[in-house]
Amino acid sequence: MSGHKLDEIDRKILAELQADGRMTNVELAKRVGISAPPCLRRVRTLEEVGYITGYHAVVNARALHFEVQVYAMVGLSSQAESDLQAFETLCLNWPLVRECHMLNGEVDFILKCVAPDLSSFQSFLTSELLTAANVASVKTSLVIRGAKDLPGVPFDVLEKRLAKNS
Amino acid sequence: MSGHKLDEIDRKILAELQADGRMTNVELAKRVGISAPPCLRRVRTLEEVGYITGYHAVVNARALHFEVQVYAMVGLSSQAESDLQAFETLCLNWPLVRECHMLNGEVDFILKCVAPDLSSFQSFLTSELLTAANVASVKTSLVIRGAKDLPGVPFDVLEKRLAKNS
DNA sequence: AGTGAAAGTACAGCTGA
DNA sequence: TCAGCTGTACTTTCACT
Repeated sequence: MSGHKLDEIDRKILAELQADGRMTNVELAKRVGISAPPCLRRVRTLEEVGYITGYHAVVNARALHFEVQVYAMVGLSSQAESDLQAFETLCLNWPLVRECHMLNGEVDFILKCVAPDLSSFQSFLTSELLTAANVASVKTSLVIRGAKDLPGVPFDVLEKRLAKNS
Repeated sequence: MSGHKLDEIDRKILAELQADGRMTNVELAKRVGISAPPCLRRVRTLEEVGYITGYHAVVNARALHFEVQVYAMVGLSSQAESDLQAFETLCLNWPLVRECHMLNGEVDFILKCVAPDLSSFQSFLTSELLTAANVASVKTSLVIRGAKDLPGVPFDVLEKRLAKNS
């Protein structure tokens, strides 16, 4: 993957599939300006080499009665590597935790959680997260509303940078 | 959408497409145990009615030289609704800001940002975010590493709840 | 079930080191 | 000349009625 160089068409493919991951290959080929077979080969290569790591439908959490989204800031007692990994493993096994990122600064981890309602989140918080080994502090913030939620990277920024450096 | 009831097959479809959004319709139909034509009708309906709001390829940000991920906690001076909306509009126009959620508690917004490197994030921070109208405080945390990053909702939790309530 | 379109394959031609 | 990519032609599979 490190040895693989992207050209402008590859970047267009990535941008298009990031915007619409279920686009047909012929539509994609038309948009990026090549014919379908080479376009499909490029997509396969981008997948194999790791530029594309998956495709997901975005499902409406509210409609499925997951009404609550919470960010949890977690501080640990020990920041030894083995203890960090132990906490990450816990997170992987908690289905309500959708994202877990290790941070610098005062807080060690930020978790993005979903739950059907406040009470089921509270029971997760008190009986799972707060009682987990090595957890020193948890600060939670409810999401009131979402204003923006885009996946991945801004390709317009990428293209501008490439234009400058050429 | 409120009037639409999901059955078990619909939920399976959502779970499968959340896991692999580029699956062909025949593969999807096989997995959920029905034939292809009704499966496709169900998918179209789920899209139209708003259970599925989009499909995205997951692109590898690191490989595209977006090396830096940052969470920014933003406090505003005024929480009047018009001022909240003004800030949300700003966020929509900042390409480096990928997510913007309004929170309860001491902090007003959490932003998830990406950038090619630390210096370009710093220049965004100092010349855009910190100087924006109504912004009172910004606390940033660099993502050291990601441990978990799943989209959407945990369907196993959903199914367990439905089993209980029946 | 059946039609029309898309995915995927094989092969030959073009282009640049 | 050779590697790599492209497009045309063709078969198989899928989408859609």
